[in-house]
Order: sequence, then structure tokens, then C-alpha cells
Amino acid sequence: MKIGYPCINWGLTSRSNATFRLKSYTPEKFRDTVKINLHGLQDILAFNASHDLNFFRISSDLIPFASHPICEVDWIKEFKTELTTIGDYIRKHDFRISMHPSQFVLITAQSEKIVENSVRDLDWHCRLLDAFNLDLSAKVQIHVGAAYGDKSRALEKFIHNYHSLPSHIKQRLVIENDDRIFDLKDCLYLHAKIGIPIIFDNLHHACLHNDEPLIEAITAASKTWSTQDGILMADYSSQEPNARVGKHAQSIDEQAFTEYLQATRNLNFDVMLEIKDKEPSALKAYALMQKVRGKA
DNA sequence: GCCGGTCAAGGTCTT
DNA sequence: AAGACCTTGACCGGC
Repeated sequence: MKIGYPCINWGLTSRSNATFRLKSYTPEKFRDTVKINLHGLQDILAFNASHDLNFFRISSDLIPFASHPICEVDWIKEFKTELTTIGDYIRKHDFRISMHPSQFVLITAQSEKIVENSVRDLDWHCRLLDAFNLDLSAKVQIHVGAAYGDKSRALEKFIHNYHSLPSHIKQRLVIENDDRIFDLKDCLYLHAKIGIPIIFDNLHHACLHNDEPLIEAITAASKTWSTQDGILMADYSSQEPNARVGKHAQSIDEQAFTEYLQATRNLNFDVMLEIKDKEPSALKAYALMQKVRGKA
């Protein structure tokens, strides 16, 4: 079991999500920013290595405007040295890597334009992971998408559009159960149709489910991951007290996470902590994981 | 320096 | 009708 956190390390000055406004885009600004972000990513990965945080979600701001028509820089070619170095480092440390494109990526969209934009966005995420030379256990996760008031129609749209995706996207794309529209059961339906793996999000499941107990739900999700996909990825969060239902906690609830680890102790999977404070909670989670599960 | 309006893209739910 | 929220807060102009 690997423990990780998404995108940002608050304790380090290094960062990998610097961006800028579209109107201030110039090729030079783009190159400068990408350079900062790639070096920042190396620093963050070094921190992770020294703290046994072996799962990391790379920010979609790593390459700002990568899927926007304004960006004509061949960044994979220009930054080949940096990308190779980072990829080698990731493989050397056996890190698990994920990415999570934004809410604007909608495979279920009725507008072809939105689908095209979505595919372009997925394309660069997957090409980045390819440029790192990572195996197919490095994943790009999205929500199923918009329903437009007709879930079953949206699911069929997802299946239809999925079949049209290029293979370098299909082999990295995974879906996550969400807290409002498409629950685990819907994701399992898609998996049955197209074989796509499912990331299990416990907080979303708590918000929207069909009465499946946690262990049953997470086991079902884990079975959607083939050997080449690697073991299940799970997004973990707990509810922020006294806030809107579904809002992620500011810091980890250690008792709740311990209970989660105990309930799932017979299953091997990697945990992404979607907790607002980032690495402090991930470090606590790692300590709890060792306590509950031992070194494995 | 710091504050606040705004930021590529869409949809959904709340107020 | 407008704002909040979601992957992930952060940029940037004005003071």
C-alpha cells in the first residue's frame, strides 16, 4: 500500500503548479513556467522519497495551457531531458502516479466541441506520462461527467465516445465514483461494458451509494483493475465537520482513517489522501498505515 | 507588500 | 438569477 497526496506540497517552497493568465501567454513565459514546474516537481518527488510517500498526483498546471490552441511549443521535445530525468526518478523509486484533469473534461458531453476539447486535454496528460516512460499503472482519472438530467443516456454517450478514444488515452483513463450523479454502480456498469478501471472514493461513496458496505464496494472496484493497470487506486477523504456534505476535511481524522484501514486490511491498494492540508495528513496516514498493516 | 477581482473550458446544486 | 463548488488556489493590476 502506497500513501500519497495531490499536486501541492505546502511545506516546500518548490512548486509544480505555477501558471499565468491566458492573456499574458507568450512562448517565453510558457517555457519559463514549465521549467519552474518541472524542477519543482523534482523537489517534491525528492521530499516524497525521503518520507516514504510513494503515491503522488501530478498537477494539471504542470504544463499550463497544454491543450489550448495558443500553445504551439513542442514542450515534450524541448524538455525531453527534464522529462526523462523525472521519469527515471519515478521508476527508480517505484512511485505510483496519477493525474486528474479538470471538471471541464466531459466525455458525456452532448456538444461535439466539448468532447473534442476534452479529448485534447486527456491527450496531453497521457502524452506526459508516456514521456516519463511510465508503465500503464500510471493513470489519468476523471469523473463520468454530466448527466443533463438523463443518466442512462449519458452512460451510453460515455461508452460511445470511449470507443473513439485513441489507445494511448484508453489505456490510462480511469473513472471515479462521484458524490452527486454517477455512483459506484454506474461505474461498474461502464466497466462491464468497456473494461475501464474504477477509482474508489470513500467520501463520494458515503454521499451517493446503493447501500453497499465499504468493504464490498472497495472490493468490487479493486476487481476492475487488471494486472497491467496495477492495484486499485483509492481517493480517501473524510467529511469536514460542520460543512457542506461532501466537503473534504482540512486535516485527517486519524480515528476514521484507522477504521478505514482496519476494514480494508485484506485488500492491497494505493491511497490518495484528498485532505486539504496535504502532506502533513499524508505523513500521519503513512504512520497509521504502518501501525495497522505493518511495513507491507 | 497586500488586497480583491478575476481567471480557458461546464454542469449542478444551493441560496 | 447568481454564487459556490468541484481536480488544485493562484495570478495580477491597483493601491
